[in-house]
This record gives sequence, structure tokens and C-alpha cells, in this order.
Amino acid sequence: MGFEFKPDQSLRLLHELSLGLVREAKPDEMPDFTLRQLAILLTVYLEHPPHTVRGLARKLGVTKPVITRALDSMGKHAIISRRRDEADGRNVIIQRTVKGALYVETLGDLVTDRARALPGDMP
Amino acid sequence: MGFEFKPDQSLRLLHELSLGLVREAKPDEMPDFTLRQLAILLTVYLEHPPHTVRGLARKLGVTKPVITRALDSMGKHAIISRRRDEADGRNVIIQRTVKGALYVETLGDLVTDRARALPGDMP
DNA sequence: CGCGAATAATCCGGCTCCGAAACATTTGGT
DNA sequence: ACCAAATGTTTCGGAGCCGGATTATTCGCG
Repeated sequence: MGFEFKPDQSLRLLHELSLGLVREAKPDEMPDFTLRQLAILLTVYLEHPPHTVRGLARKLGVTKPVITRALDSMGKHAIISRRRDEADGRNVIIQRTVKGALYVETLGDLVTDRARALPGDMP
Repeated sequence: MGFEFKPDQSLRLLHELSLGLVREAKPDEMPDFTLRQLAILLTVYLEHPPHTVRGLARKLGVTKPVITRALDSMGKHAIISRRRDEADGRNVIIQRTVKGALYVETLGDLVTDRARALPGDMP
């Protein structure tokens, strides 16, 4: 089960999303936010916990310092938070925050709005 | 006219797209490519020409040097090219390339594939 | 013809990010 | 108790990007 896009519609949707992310989603809450940060953020908020640095690095195909730095940046804006794993002191558990949940919600609204405004038939 | 996503489906699609862009689209053709570069690229390839630096800057809500630099970067990879406007020598017309068209096509395929794999009903 | 307006490129100081390597801490096996 | 392995952070040198200001070129209007 899924959505059947025509090739043209796929690209138009991606176009609208990139424009929306560049123009709207960034300035207030998260200046200069990266595709990698976006991928990390959505993974933490949509996939089942727990989330670790190592796990995110593997999922995104990047090195661990990339994850650490992105978490620093997003943590500074209270979009995510970190906590030591009590069971295994080597792990760090990445946690969601209220502010982050609201931010993710606005991202979802962006997709919904842009998709609705797309021309073309229903699949 | 348009696609009606449920809130959850919007976020899942954005999640899959960000992961796909981070993992696949980058390494070969366009290392470290930015949301802004993506927005510029798709604007050039999907909207009606002509495209100028000034026009793109206004559309994205960024300063002109941002556009110039992004065009430098993408031009280095032959994803776009530039040409002086013969009618008005102040303008620079941003042109599409064969390589860029192929690259954009792969981006469309990415969206199509990820959307098809999404769980949930048709809208 | 000349000068202000428009356009794009470049320069500047500052900031962020990158990957590899080194480091600190913790765990678990022997 | 010790040492190898695992995890996350920090350091390092290098590179890219940012916005604002400046410069070069071109146009258009008086």
C-alpha cells in the first residue's frame, strides 16, 4: 500500500517541499538547518525508541561526530535532549522534547499543505 | 486538486525523503548538497525559464551571493550552466544541462519509490 | 551624452560543518 | 582484576557557506 505518483508529480512535490523548508521552516526555530539534521530529527520522532548515536550514524550512513554535532546544535534549541543510559553507561539515549514535537508537527503541516496544492489527479 | 495526506503520512514521507537524500543522492554527483541547492535546482528544472540570480534570490528569500555560490558549486559538477543574457547584458541566464536533467530524474525516482513504500491508504 | 539604477560577482570576517584520529568512559569476558 | 572492545565526545586541520558591503558591468532615461 502506498501512493502512486506520476514522475512529474514527484518532482513538483519535492520542489514545493524544498522551497517551503528553505523559506519558512528555518528562520525562527532552527537557523541553517541541514538535511542531515532533518533526517535525524524525524528518525527520533517517528521511529521507535531508544535512539543512540551509533544507531543514527549507521542509519544515515555518516560518522559518529556528525551525529554528536547535530545533537549539540538541536539540543541548543531544545528540539531534542540527551540522557545517559542507566542500563549501559556507554550509551546516550536521545529523547524528544515538547518544543521538538511542536516543531515536527509544523513540518508535517508543511507537507500536507504543499501536497494539497499540487496540481494533477489523485493517484 | 491535490493529494490529501493524513498528518502521520506527511511526516513519514518527509522522513523517508530526508533519509534517501542523505544516504543516496549525495556521494556520487553532488557531495554535501544543501536544501538551498536542491530548491534552486528544482526551480530551474521545473519552472518556466528564464531564470536569473535575482529572481531565484527573491523566490528563495535569500541574498544574491547565496545564489551565485550555489550556482558555482552546481556548475562545477555540470548540473547547471550559466550564460549571459544577450538582450540585457546585466542578466545571467541559468540553463539546464543533460547531466542535470538526469540527476533531477533520479530525484523524482527517489520520491516515487519512497512514496510507494509508504504504509497507509490511498488518499 | 552622462549619470543613477539594476544586476551579478567578489571580498571580507565569522561561523559551521566535515572526516579521521585521539581520547575518556564503561562494559564484559577471562 | 585486567584488558580488549564498544560507545560517545573532543580535537585537529581543512573546507564550505553565510550575510553585508563593495566592485564591475550594463542598461535606461533625461
